[in-house]
Amino acid sequence: MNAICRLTGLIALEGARSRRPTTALRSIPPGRVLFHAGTAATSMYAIRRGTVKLTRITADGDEEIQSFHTAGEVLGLEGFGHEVYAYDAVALDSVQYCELPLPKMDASPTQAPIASELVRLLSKRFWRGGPSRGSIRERVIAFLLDLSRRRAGRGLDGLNLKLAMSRMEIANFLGTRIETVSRVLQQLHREHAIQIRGS
Amino acid sequence: MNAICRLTGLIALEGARSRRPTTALRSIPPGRVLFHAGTAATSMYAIRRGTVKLTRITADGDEEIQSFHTAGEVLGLEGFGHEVYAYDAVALDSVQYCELPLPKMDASPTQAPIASELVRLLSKRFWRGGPSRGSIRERVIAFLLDLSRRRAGRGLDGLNLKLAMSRMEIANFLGTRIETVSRVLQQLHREHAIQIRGS
DNA sequence: CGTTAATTTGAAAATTTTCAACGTGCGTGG
DNA sequence: CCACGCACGTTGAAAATTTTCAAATTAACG
Repeated sequence: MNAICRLTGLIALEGARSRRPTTALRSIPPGRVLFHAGTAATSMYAIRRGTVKLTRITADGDEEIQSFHTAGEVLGLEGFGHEVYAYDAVALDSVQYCELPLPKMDASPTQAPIASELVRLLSKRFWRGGPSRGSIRERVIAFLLDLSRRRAGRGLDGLNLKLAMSRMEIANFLGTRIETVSRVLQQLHREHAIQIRGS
Repeated sequence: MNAICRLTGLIALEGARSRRPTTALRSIPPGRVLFHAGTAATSMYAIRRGTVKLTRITADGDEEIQSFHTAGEVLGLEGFGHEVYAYDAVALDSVQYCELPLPKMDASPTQAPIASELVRLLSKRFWRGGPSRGSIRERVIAFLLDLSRRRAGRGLDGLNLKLAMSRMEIANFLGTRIETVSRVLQQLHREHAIQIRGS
């Protein structure tokens, strides 16, 4: 959250200077959209609570989930280079977030610190890859471990995950089928590698 | 190349101010490394000619190819947030590139345009995903189409590809086996969807 | 409760991997 | 120049994984 706080502060400063609204805390129910692919990228979105999926419709018309995000992550940065968002951002559960107006990157000196911070945030993404390769079993395990580590990284209990996404969405993300995900999960359960409670 | 030229110019300017070496055109043979994962990220690399793979060694000790890059692309930007490179950059053939010293992002006003340009470059990456999902056949096709489109995008003939990477490297990138890649390629060849010449 | 959506499970079909063999091009040393 | 070894690519066939299709269970919700 550190980087976001810095960034928020910087943008607030800039906003004050240019009389643009700075930030707003919002809350939306599951299924609702934070921003749509292709629409003008005017803000970035800092998640405070809940889980968001980034998703897009492929050329053949089906959904392709690109990533999942939770508290502490900032979405919508891809809009910079292209002026529009690259993905739909959809709330998977009840999501609380801050909308931070994207400063126009017009290379004015006052924005140097903002740009610098953005570069830092953007480049972080390259370190967290997409779904892993290998067998589906390995992909599912890597998926769970990633969720766990990200949770632990924020000081929470990484051993107790509440999956905000459906099997369908996990399968889509991992590039496999819902039945296969289910089977692997149950398999891991039987091996006592994990424990499944409720849905 | 437009963005790079702008960027190069900007960095040169900055370099003149701070008396740091600005840029250097280099050339390396296949197999040689532009930069190593984990080492201090001091420069970014603009490819002028040839093909480079970004690759890393996974926890279990095997190679994982993250992407392929050709003329007009800039590598090493991920170093910003972490001070070190995230991947090994390895030349697949004879590669010509420019090394551009990464300005320390210290938020000084003179660097605002540079940062702005970097943000633009970085965010572009989110629009070009990793390997596609679906069957291997689809992945191979998507891989070839991507190469073709990237070539065409630079004004070259997109119908005539010279694959700088081995079957092994394609397989690794697509998350499959060398034999499977070979079979799909031959299959496409038999269907007259593509034509394979030489190695 | 009753109805619907989501998940699990089973078994056959399809895809992909594995293992083994074969071919080809290329450079080295004889 | 030729033979040899070696890396790379191709091909075949059996084994393993994954998908598909169908049905059974379970969870969610009014």
